Amino acid sequence: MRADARHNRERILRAAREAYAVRGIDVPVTTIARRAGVAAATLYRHFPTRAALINEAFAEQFAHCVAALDEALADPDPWRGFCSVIEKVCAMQATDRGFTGAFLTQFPDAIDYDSERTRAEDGIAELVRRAKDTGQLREDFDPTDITLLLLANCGVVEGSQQVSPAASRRLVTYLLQSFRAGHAEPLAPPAPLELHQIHQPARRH
Amino acid sequence: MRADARHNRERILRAAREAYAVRGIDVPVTTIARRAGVAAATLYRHFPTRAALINEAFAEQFAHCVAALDEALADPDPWRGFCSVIEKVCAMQATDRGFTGAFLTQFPDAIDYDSERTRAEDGIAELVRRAKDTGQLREDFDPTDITLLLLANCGVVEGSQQVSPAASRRLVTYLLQSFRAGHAEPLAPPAPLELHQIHQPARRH
DNA sequence: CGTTAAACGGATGACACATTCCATTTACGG
DNA sequence: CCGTAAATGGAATGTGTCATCCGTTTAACG
Repeated sequence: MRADARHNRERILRAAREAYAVRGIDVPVTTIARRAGVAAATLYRHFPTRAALINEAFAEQFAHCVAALDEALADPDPWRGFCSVIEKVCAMQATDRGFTGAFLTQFPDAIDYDSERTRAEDGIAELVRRAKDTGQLREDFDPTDITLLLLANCGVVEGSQQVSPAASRRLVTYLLQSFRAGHAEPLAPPAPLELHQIHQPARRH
Repeated sequence: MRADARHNRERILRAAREAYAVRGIDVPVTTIARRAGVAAATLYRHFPTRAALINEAFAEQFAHCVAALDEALADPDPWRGFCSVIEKVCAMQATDRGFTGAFLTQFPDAIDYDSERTRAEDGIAELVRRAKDTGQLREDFDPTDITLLLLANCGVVEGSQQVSPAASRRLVTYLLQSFRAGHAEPLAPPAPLELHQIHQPARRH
């Protein structure tokens, strides 16, 4: 592979990550090409399709999420692990408008996402169980409340633009305090809110 | 005005409200016309522009919000008023995907929204102050946390589709429990999150 | 019944975007 | 240095979606 080609490939990926982070997943490929300082055709030489570009651009971040969960599971204090993974993932959402907010909702069928997802769901279920066992997480907490929180965070991130990180942190703090066991009337049973049924991009007509 | 014209006008408004409620503010006027059983041109005879239709369609709901706030202010128990107005508005968001989620964020300059908004903000500030005075609302609560909650609710509503109302209620319950005074470490000062700086529809290059 | 507002269906035109064609440039092995 | 294949850029191409309007037909109402 020629040196300039490899170089451009990197530039494109960097530009894509930046653009997606700031403006969300909807930025046109044309824009990304321009920001990368190359022509659209060049971008297409490296990534045959829009989706391919997106997949590559987010692969790294996705790995970070998985890692965060693994670390949480490795933490001897399940509550601390629980908080930490939530805080990390939400911070990622807040920092990168494209990630989760758009990726998980608009590309549920991208990549080999499915196998990763069930693994993630199992890990979360395990973490929740342990945190309840130590009495730190309220008994009426439901694993789908994580989805609830992610969606809520998503809304805050989309809406607050400039101050996303701070706003997101504040929301997460409020919610984690509410998740903490001990001080609150119990909740009604939750709505079934599975990750895979989130926001199928509104079908037209 | 001819009888059938008035009749169609009503049909159009009803169709618009339904469509916006279910699918959000983005439904094409063409679709609304079809659902109303009229041709697009007919719709344009009644509402000269897309925005005009939207304004009329949501006027009623907007009034409901204002009313909810007035009721809350009239309640002798400020905390109950506080909860009730939040619950009502969030339920409205959950029931009607178009309202707030799209209206407040995509049409910040529609109608005479500004005067209403400041009045609403003043009312909320007053309510918050009273609820703190009675010691029921935590001291480090900030009026902009209402915005935070609305955005969070917005995210949940957008994401959870079929089960929006239940999911929204659950989120609100969690957050209200967290807002309640007494049991939590204080929060860091909030990010400035004013209603009017929300989600200026992403400007295209 | 005639008049005329109202409604209809099918344009029209604008826009945004993914993707591709082909002439030109450029890296780099010899 | 030079030749060549790889890489690139600029301008198309094609598609889809919409808001909005035109000329004709329908039917309400006096």
